[in-house]
Amino acid sequence: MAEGRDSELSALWRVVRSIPEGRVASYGAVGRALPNYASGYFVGKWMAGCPDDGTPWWRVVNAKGELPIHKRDPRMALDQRARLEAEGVPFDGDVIAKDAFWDPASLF
DNA sequence: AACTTGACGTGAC
DNA sequence: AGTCACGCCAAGT
Repeated sequence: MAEGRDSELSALWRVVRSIPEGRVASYGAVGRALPNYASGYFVGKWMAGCPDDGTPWWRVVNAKGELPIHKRDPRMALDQRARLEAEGVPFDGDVIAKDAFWDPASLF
């Protein structure tokens, strides 16, 4: 009785929007926080279709603290980093400091 | 109409 | 250190 992929997607956006300002979460962490586990691999793919309705997609990064988006669109990665820095996300060199990571599983 | 492959990662072996 | 499978879905052939 799957409730439908769209419902899962809605849950995904909800989790993303729950990330506090100045914090970030990894694809895998977000996937695990969903009602039904979703591997980070698919979370990334779904993120590609992230709506521009205010969902802070830029707060989702990979477990290394890098911006995997750069593989698709390097320019977008720079924009993402600019947004993160503007929010006060601590960087450690070219990667996000692990202190900035937030585990969305805390929601449940 | 059916099958194959790709895709913004992760963690275990 | 490198390889592999996973909880999907859609476009292409």
